[in-house]
Amino acid sequence: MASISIKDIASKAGVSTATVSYVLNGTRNVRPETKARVLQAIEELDYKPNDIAKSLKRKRTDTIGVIAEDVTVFNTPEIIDGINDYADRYDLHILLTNLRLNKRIGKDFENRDRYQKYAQGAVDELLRKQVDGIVYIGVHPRDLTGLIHTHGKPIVYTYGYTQNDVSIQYDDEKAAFEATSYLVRQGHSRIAVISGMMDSIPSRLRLNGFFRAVTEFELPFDPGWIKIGDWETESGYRLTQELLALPNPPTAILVMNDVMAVGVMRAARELGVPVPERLSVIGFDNREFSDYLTPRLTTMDLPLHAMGYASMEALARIMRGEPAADIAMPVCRLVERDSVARLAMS
Amino acid sequence: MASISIKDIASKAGVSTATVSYVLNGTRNVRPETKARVLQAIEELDYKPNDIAKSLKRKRTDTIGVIAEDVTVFNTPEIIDGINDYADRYDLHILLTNLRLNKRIGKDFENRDRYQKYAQGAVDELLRKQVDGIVYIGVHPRDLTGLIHTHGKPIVYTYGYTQNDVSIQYDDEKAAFEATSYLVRQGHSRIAVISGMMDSIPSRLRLNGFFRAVTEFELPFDPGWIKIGDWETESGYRLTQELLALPNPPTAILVMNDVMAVGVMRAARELGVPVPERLSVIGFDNREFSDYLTPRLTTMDLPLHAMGYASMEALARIMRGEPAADIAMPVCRLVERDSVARLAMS
DNA sequence: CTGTTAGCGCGTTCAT
DNA sequence: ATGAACGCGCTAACAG
Repeated sequence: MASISIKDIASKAGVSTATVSYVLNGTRNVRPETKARVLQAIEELDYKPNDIAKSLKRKRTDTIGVIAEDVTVFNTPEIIDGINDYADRYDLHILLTNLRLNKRIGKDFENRDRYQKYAQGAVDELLRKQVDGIVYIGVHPRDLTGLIHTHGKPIVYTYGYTQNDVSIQYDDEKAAFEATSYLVRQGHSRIAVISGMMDSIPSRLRLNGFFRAVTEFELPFDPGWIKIGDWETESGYRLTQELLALPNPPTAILVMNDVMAVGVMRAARELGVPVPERLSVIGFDNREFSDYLTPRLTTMDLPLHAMGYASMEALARIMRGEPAADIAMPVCRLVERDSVARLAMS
Repeated sequence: MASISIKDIASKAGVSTATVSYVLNGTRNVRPETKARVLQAIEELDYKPNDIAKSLKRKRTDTIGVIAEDVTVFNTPEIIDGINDYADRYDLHILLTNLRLNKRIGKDFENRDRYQKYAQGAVDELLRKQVDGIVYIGVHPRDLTGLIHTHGKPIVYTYGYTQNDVSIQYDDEKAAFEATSYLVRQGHSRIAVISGMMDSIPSRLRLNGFFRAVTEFELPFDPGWIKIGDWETESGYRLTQELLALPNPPTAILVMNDVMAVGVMRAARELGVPVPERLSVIGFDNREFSDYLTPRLTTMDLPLHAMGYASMEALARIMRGEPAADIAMPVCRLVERDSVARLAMS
């Protein structure tokens, strides 16, 4: 079944293919009555335009290649959703590549070569498909500089940092500052931190935000209140035991992800320290499960949707040759639930 | 910058474009030394083939359109991952459309017209992009028959049911049967059910599986042990209160999703009924949070990855003109954790 | 068997 | 409003 083309429409309507094209795209004026004839022919033959042919000539596909390091990691779907939100508004399409990094290389991100070939291969395929631009979504924030070559095609990275290309991240420093400020407003001053690993950029930025709050609010500070975790539940559990064994234990812990916060709450429960009455806990990420914990976890929500959207905005600007550096950095938002107690100011 | 084409390669290598094409695709024999010249020219000019032009001629894009009703719903990323897994193996690409139904229409699935236009619009766009086939991923299992017209393009639905098209679902009946069998093996006989809403196909199938187990294992049966929930936590909470107030309360509850199981465990805790010692709970879905509950929830894992993969397999068969009906139905798998107690057989 | 010529796929767009 | 070239690669037909 040869599908009907613009030619069929042209002959049926008794006009040239050029005219049909003009009607289709509104590229030029067409006398109303011929236009009507064309429209009717399109209707009767149930004509469906072929975007492939169009793209070939226009040298534009209106398609953005999205490379996700792993769609099954919690941050990715919401970022994709933000990308789609933008794409819908501007009639763009998404060619999705899923690197499946978690399944292929696990957590072995030390070895960059190990996944660089996947990333570069994905880019090459997208380039062959003539995407107009590329968005790269990492699985955890790290330096992605020079990971891939796009041969001049615009690219924006998100959930990762870069030196020379545009990358969209949320404001880690501010988030930690605000989380700490919130604890202060609730009357806390002996505030501990369980951070992620120190080779992580977010860990360092958040620590900066925390220290800025310590300074600004003139909080007491004890180096023993800063603990370095590894993002996993077990480390939250162990470090909380250490913190609660201190002669002068904190009344609140700022935990740099919700997964470790689970360990914090488990340790507190086992030690008979009620949360939030004697220990307040504030997490990071607003993972789905944080709402199902007991007590429900207060945590910083990541602006994932906004990051996806902003990535597309940045990409669009780059494609238009405009600067993209001034796009506002998405900010985190505190989700107040039940794991932080208001302390009587004494 | 005019990108280099097959012509540039041809002239640089001193051959015709046909020869270059033959080298590129291995479509015909080329003398090794000319082949080498071509390859070298490709290398030197850093030539990147244009798949758009290729697709136009071949009338094949090696691209599958995937329509997700909502990528932020828990089932979707894993299904997409399964689709990608298949696509990687067979050099297919994925054009993703995200209907964003949750954000656009909430839970208003009664009103089919409300979202049908989004679905149909997505299909039309994909068709214009000349995808070779379509996979449609629902957000909850319901009858999707006739939702969209694909004008003869192959389509497979998953996470939903259809009458005339191929759809891939997991085996709900079997899953419920096995969950119940597991409880029986652990020594339970007074088993209650908190189902989802009764207009839901999975609810009915699972109830069938449960009843088959009741019959097969000759379990005592009390109609008061069958409760109809609405998939939300609150209903699990309320119905568990009812169940535990019964003169002859169950020792175990089969709950048709993990979200309601949270309510079950909450009610039990408040009533001072320890889980699993006095009440065993088994959930459905293996949501991420189920592993963070206290106690960790035993639940049925959904074969989402396998469903995505099977959808692509089915699609490939249809595209080859083969029957796809005999593709094995993916099965659920019990994730044994800590919410079910082994009862002493008495 | 190896290589070339030329038309084609389906719309777009410029010159007429 | 139209004819025809064009985008880029594929492939049938043909030649050596």
